[in-house]
Amino acid sequence: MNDERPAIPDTDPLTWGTPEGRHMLRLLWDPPTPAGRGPKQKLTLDQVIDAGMAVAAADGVDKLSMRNVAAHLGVGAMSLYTYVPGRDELFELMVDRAWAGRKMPDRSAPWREQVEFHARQAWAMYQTHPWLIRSNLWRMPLGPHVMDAQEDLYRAVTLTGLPNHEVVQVAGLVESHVFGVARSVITDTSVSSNTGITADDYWDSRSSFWGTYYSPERFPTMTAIWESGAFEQSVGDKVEFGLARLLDGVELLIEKLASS
Amino acid sequence: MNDERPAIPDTDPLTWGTPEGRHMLRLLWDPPTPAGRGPKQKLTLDQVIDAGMAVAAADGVDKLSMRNVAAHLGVGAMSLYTYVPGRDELFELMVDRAWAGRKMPDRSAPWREQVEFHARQAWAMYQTHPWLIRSNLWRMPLGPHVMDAQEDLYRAVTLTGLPNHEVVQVAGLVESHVFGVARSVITDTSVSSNTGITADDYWDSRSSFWGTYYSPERFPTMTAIWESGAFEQSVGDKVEFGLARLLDGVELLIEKLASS
DNA sequence: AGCAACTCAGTACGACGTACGGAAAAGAGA
DNA sequence: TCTCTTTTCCGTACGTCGTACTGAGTTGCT
Repeated sequence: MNDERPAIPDTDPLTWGTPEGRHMLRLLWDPPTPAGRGPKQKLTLDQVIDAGMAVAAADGVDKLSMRNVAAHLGVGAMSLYTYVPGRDELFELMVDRAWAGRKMPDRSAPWREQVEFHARQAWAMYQTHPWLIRSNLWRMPLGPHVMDAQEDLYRAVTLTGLPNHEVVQVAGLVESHVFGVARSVITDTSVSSNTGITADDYWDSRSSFWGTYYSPERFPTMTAIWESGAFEQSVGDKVEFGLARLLDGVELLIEKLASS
Repeated sequence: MNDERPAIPDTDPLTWGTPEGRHMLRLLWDPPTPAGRGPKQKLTLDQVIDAGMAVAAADGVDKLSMRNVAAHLGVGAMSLYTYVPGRDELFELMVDRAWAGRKMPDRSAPWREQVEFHARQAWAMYQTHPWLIRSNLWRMPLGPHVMDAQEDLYRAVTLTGLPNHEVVQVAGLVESHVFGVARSVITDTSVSSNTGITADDYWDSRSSFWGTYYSPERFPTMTAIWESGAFEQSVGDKVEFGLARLLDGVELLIEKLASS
């Protein structure tokens, strides 16, 4: 519990093992251990992470630069490096922090309700932190909050009685579905892209597209769907529909398993 | 058919309407129209796109810079801007080109086979061009090949007889599922991240994680799954399993619709 | 008091996208 | 053929980025 900080066995303290490795894990799992010898820190790790999330929320993830975060905190850019090994690592910490907001389902509920609860929590998370959809592209951080949520999702899916390898599949399917919907929704509505293309510009290009290049003969199905208005639907529906189809399929699998 | 090129009605030729708009659409949908008045071009648009794909394939999408692509072609960096409005636009052209490789299913097959065919084509596409998983983050280009594939997928799903808005959902579900699997697989296996972190380094950090921070008491389900070896499974299985569950759910929906 | 450890931050380097402008090449009209 | 206009190619340069290096100042331990 009260272990001394400086001792990292068998690693050169200069390079801290692989900085992306042990150092990062310590930041994710250990308390930040406020200070050792030198002057008091002006900030805390949490403040840095908060500032990063604030910048990402306000100006978009493309503006998440060390200089911007530092300016938001009123410190020099290089000072951040005493809290965080680098930009990517700061982002990983932000991701784990975002996952911290996910609530866990009631364990006494049937498995399907629990899994649906997880899916809706994931959906809420992507809505609260849209910059997250840029994250899973990089690797998933091995942070405690990410793993807690994942563990509980696996636990819920295990209630189905399916064999382990199918539990993994189903859990991945659920997360992936929510992520997919979030991705399509957010890239449609938000400004999109790092160049300053406003949503208006994008719509202009779309409309000139319909008049100039789109031909109903080439795209008959899309045309029919468009004219029926079926392309516009609430995003909540998108999540729920896919989830329902998916879990229907899982239930079918359970039945098949039970009757064999 | 043989319209003259220079006339872009009611737009200032200096800004070309919104360059991200009309100009981009022309590049995607029109032949590049080799030349007008000045000196012959050293390259073709196709060569530029090919070079971009070569760089992305060889060094990863993070190394896809104008300077790198230009160097790969033996020209100056700024020369590329006579072929392509900018980096993001080059990327969009690359995306549409990747979609061009997708084959269409046999229209006489049952709907489920046709949809499965589309899913497997998408999967093959992500394997051939792993840099694509970085793309859908930005917006989906309104390119002809993207739209052809999408149109045909919609057509196939329409064969289910489901109402239009559910056709849209199902099609999105299929694409999103394949993308999700591709994302998780590729970020696991490939080098990941723009900093030069090798897969070895990543594994080092993982192994030091298991020893230091992971506790089986906190993550009992994951531990059980891990020990059963169920975390390792072929990626092909991942695609097929989710697809089967998903389409089972869709079939159930069709039956419900038919019996009402 | 002296030393060692640590924080903060200025400067600088190499990469990036791309605006600008100039030199050279090619067709069009005289 | 001589010009004029258009277009290509590309060197230079600006602003941004991540971050290595360095050093000055601050704190606690001995």
